[in-house]
Amino acid sequence: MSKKRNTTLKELSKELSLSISTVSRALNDHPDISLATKERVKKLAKQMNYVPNLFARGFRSRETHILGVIVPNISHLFTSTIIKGIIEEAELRGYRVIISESNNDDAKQVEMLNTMTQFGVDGVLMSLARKTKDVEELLKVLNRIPIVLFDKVSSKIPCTQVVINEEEAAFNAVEHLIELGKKRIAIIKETENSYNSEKRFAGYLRALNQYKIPVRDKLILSTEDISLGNGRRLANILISMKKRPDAIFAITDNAAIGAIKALHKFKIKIPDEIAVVGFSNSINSTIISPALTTVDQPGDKIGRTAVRFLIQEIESQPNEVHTKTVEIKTSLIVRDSSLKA
Amino acid sequence: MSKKRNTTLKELSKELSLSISTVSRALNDHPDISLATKERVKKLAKQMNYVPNLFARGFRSRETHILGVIVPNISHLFTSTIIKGIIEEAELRGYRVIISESNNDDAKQVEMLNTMTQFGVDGVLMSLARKTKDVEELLKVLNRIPIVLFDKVSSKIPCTQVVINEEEAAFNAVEHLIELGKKRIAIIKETENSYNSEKRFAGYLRALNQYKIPVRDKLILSTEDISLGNGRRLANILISMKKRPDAIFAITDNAAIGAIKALHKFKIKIPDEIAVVGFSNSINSTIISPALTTVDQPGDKIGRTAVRFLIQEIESQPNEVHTKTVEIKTSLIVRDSSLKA
DNA sequence: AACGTTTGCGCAAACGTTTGCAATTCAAAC
DNA sequence: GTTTGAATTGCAAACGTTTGCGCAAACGTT
Repeated sequence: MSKKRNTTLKELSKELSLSISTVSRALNDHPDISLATKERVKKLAKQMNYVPNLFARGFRSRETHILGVIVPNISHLFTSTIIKGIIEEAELRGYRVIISESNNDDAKQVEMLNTMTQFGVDGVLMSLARKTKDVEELLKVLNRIPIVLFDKVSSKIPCTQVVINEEEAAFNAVEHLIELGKKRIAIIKETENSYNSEKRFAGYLRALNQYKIPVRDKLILSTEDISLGNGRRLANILISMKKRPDAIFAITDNAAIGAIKALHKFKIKIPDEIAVVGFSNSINSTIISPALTTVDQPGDKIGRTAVRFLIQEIESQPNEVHTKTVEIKTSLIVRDSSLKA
Repeated sequence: MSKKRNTTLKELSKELSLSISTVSRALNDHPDISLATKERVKKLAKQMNYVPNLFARGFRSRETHILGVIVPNISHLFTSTIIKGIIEEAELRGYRVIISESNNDDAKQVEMLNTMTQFGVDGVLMSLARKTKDVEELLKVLNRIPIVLFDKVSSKIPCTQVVINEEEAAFNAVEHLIELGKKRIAIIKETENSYNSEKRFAGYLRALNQYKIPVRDKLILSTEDISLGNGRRLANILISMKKRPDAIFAITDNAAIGAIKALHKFKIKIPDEIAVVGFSNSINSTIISPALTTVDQPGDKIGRTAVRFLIQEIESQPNEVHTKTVEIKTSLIVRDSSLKA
């Protein structure tokens, strides 16, 4: 099925007995063109259903008005919420969005980035693959087009980064548990020193320190893959201790839900015996019972903010360097899993 | 930040003392070019990091190798899973994907479609907005570029459609309830005569008829927006009946979960007093307790299949008409919400 | 009346690629 | 020695748009 050709400037110009350039300028509201001509041109353009060939335009001006997005996995609610924000904000500003997945694969991530630049995107929004070691390659691309990182970021990459206030959010979550009277607060985090996990762990430590609660190594559990299954597994370890914790702060809703499932199995009362707090405010957190206390991350806002900064860079002067880190505020949603009866 | 220019054919040709056309043909493995030249060219191309300017190419050949995707809402798990499949299959075949959301807005949907064609996409994959009345406009576009519908489709639009075997899936779900010994099976469906809802309702009716179970109007409940909240609301109505149903088939996991929450509140035993079956196999269905019996829709496969058909149309002869409807098989996942103790 | 200025428009080049056709070379065939 | 034909390669046009520059006419100023 071949595409029908669209009306072109040439056809319009022939019809109007004007030059192509005049028609082009008329449509672009160039000051050199008289009002009368502009109106004549625009009228016919509408009538003949003229639409500029964006390829020809982008080809010439070297601007595609396309943004590239690379995420580890699009089908995580948080990710797709961010993407929703990205798409909306981009369209609002006249940009389209091309999306790719890295599947947490370092090599693929670089490949995507390359084909995107080859494709001519004006800029790239990216959430890094879990273990991104090959920063070298990323830096190469960075010299060619603007990049903004969001969510999964890295301090090794000098560019604008949009994140949530991970540390503070974690601090607030743990503080909330402390205010509940909990003293033995366990944490379930990631083994990998991912940006997010590190920050949240730092928040956990700061809260304990600030409230003079001893940090117990036994209560600090890590897992490679912070999933529901592993949350359950680690919770089982906690449950089997001679002296159980009285609260669990899981770095992820899924892990928290896994923990709740484990606690259920042992008929441990939530939150009286052990309170649970997660992180993300995924839909699941309201499905599980008891409903999970968690940190709400405004994905939509993250996406929109990232787009705004990216476009700003795209439209700014050539060799400016942008390395701002923007923190989006989160809020703690308190639900039954940490509510005094 | 301006983009650095890429190496062009001209530069290569100058370096090699060859003509641009020879270089172009050498890179494209044209039979006219000698092996020796090809190798020389390719070597330098790699060395100089040459990448073809896709815009110039697309501009000339009128092929962009971009597919457009329009969905009502990207941040539904089922949708993002389909999109995951779409992206993967498309990339496998050398296409990129541009995504837009219609937000279930009829007008916006048409607008998106138009800007996408204006943009020069080679084809469009689309899941229709909830109430798509303005079929006229869609048909216009249909004449210009290939479109494949998926998930939310409409028989009024003559094009290839990829759907799940809605009717059969619903039949199987209800049959399963019947085999469990249930006789008074309620259904929670959509008011809107959406394609999906209608088909599932048809499956429900066929199952009852086939097993000679009377269809009771009172047990057929509809809602405009098939959400968790409305599932709960309608379940409350069912619960308040003098003669309660002994099973609920909700057309959506969310509604089913709402129903389960309602049943919980009244301490009704699931599945002994009332069994519940949903539709989608969303993550939530394993989070809720009891775990929800539901229909698994292979989103990934739907996406991949849709892409395959679309590309086939794109690459086929101009005026062929494609109106095939492809059904993707689903499977019933039986969990505790309909399991005999 | 002569000159500068503004207004409105057209010419033509440029962006990087592909491709039909012409041109060249060279060897084999006559 | 000329012709033929295959094998390589180059020329140039085309795709649709934007834009610097030039040009003519109209206008305003001395």
